[in-house]
Amino acid sequence: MSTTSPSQRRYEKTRQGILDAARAILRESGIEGISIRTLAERVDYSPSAIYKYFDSKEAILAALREEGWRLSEAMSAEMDFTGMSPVEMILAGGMNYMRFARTYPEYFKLMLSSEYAESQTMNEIFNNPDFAGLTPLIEAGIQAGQIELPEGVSILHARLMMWFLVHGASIIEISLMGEQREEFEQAANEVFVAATKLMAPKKV
Amino acid sequence: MSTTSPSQRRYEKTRQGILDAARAILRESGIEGISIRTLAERVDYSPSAIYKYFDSKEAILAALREEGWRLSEAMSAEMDFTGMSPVEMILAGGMNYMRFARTYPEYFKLMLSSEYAESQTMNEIFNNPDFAGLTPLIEAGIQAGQIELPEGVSILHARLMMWFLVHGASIIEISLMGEQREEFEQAANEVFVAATKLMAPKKV
DNA sequence: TACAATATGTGAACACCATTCACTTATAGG
DNA sequence: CCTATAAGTGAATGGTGTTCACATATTGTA
Repeated sequence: MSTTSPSQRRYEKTRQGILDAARAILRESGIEGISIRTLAERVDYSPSAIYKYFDSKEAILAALREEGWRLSEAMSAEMDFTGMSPVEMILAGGMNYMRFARTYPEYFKLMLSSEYAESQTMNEIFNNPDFAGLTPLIEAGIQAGQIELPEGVSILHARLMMWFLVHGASIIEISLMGEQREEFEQAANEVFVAATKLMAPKKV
Repeated sequence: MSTTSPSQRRYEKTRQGILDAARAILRESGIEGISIRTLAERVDYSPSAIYKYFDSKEAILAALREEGWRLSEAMSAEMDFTGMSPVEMILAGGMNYMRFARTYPEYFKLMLSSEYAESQTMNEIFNNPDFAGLTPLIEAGIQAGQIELPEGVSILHARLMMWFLVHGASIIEISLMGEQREEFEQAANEVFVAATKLMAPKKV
């Protein structure tokens, strides 16, 4: 027997229905396409009914944002690191970040673009699973002799550098028009590889 | 004797007045704060009168965007490169980019953020004097023995890397809350320095 | 089973937004 | 002076998020 009443389940179901519609609009017409009225029309409710399920439009966007984070985590979890060296893992992680951005650009904007994302704190960024996981990887890379950081360059610096690189590349790629995207995608990947090459110790 | 009639000069004056008001609102309340109504109220006109001077709100934003580009060019022109080595010049240029973003965050968003900028902008940046100027600087750095790019890393890669770095850092910085900004600013600068250090040849 | 309480849903309204258009008033040139 | 054009306006259109009084449906309980 379930601990929830039928009415509770119905409530949850329509709530999810609204979220489903919002997600569909997000995919079809982007963030700007989501309006309480279009949303209501889609789920056959009146606009005011939406407010029985969500406090505000922002609450709906927040739910989608959460979904986006879960989606990105799922994409990270899907990665198979077996047999990879630390540097290869770093590369795969960065590529994955950029891949998420180009696969779900609207989610990416919602989560991280300055207009739609909530103002993030430094801590949230630092504790981001993707990003925090870089530290042990860099350390392992140094241990394995794959990475050698010059004097004055800390692991934190290297970590931030990766973050800036993939984030900058992703943001730029998203705001590019279709034709140049593929070209750019290729270049962005190469640049990230180049960054790890720069961190490799020189064979003398 | 001027080639413009008094009425033309009046017209231009009120047009500039509208632009002045828009700029003031941009500074005070950001892009979202600019509405035809608030703008009209500020210049003591009716909202419909604005349309005698600008075709649309987008036209006003476009004018501000142009202003932003001129502003950034002016900031670049102010830089004094005398006595600097190629790498120092690259550093100064990158710092300047980030400095513009944090000095005029609203202009920066208007010019480069995916929601407000035209999607064509990124191409223009690529050909932008600031950014295109990186190529000869990197070449000079290599010539001077300050820069050594690993095999498979082209000058274009290095150039893109710089761009991604400063752009990513800037975007992240302007979406951060006030308190942590200074911390972040410091770190962002250090990361950019670190990037150039990675490009330096190892002294064996 | 009947009734009161609550959950669910709606229409109309408010206060915004960009934009258009018929209209008046002021200005300029012939 | 008189007409054509420029300058400016009020009202309206269709959009936005949100609120609120109201109606209806569904509960839990006496």
